[in-house]
Amino acid sequence: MTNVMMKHDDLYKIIWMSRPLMQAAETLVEQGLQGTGLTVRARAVLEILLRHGSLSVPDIAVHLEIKRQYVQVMVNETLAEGLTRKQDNPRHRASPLIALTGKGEQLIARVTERELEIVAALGAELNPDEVRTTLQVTSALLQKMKTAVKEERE
Amino acid sequence: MTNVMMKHDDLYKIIWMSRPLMQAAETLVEQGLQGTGLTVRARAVLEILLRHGSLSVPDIAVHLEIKRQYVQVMVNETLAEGLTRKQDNPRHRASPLIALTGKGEQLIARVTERELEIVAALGAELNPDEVRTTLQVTSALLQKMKTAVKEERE
DNA sequence: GTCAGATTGACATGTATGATGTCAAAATAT
DNA sequence: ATATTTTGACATCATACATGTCAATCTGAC
Repeated sequence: MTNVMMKHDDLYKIIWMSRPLMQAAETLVEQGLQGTGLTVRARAVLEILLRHGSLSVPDIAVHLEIKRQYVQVMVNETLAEGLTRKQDNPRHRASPLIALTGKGEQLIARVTERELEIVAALGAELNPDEVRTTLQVTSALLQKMKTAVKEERE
Repeated sequence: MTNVMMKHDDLYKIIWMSRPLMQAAETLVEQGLQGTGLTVRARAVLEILLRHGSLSVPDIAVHLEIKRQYVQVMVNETLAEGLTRKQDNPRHRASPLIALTGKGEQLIARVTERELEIVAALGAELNPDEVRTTLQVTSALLQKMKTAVKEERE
């Protein structure tokens, strides 16, 4: 078998591994959320706000790549629990910025810290250079797949 | 920043990339299925049968890691369309083996061949050694995550 | 400034992919 | 032989979104 054929086979396996990988990851996240009262979707909102600062609902939807209508539901949950609050939006008076409250910020900071610890444990035996290579390859692959999807749609 | 911290950060990114990766992959698969009349779930059943030969419904469920009740629905679809047929199961008379028909085998062979072509195009610029490394790292990561999930449950 | 078109929150409804529960028939284990 | 398990079949539920619509508000071109 040629090297090139093996590469395609490897790529095929990598692609089909993305689903079990994601499922395992999300199950781990769920377990990490036990006791925090957070849902996975609330966690997603808080993390975006932690990383990017205050954003409007449509902005969050762009980051999460899901529809604003669904983000609205998620955000309303976090507002109800006092994890976020509305701020005036200078760019659009009817669309407030959603900001983390102190409570929300502490919570999401604790959660992501804990997740990083778990990741550290998972990666204990992995070679840093190989991990770096993996990140580069999967990033490139994702880019190419997104482009391919767009092209087919035209 | 130390090498080790960078590794954890890379790993974290890889893990969170699994969802967009999977979504892009599944969108591509859907596009490849256009015109075949196949649904994504019917395709999954046919592919398992192509790779592992005739299997009972519960066997397929083990491979797909979903509940047998749902697999039953998927299999019934493929039976109705003449893509699979029931065979006597020597190990369990009430649970027939599901086998590909000629029609089903041709169809799934064509579909997977086409998918491999798309993968080949995607991977054109990727280094085979790096792809190999990526497969090894993601496989190891998946293993570790599954183990971690099990351990937390105990 | 005004008016057409876009953006937004809110709400209702639809859909895909499963999980879960239950039952009766059949098979298997003891 | 009988207790236990497996299986197909069917019904119900849950989650994670997408889609459609409306009224309010905003923006941009004139």
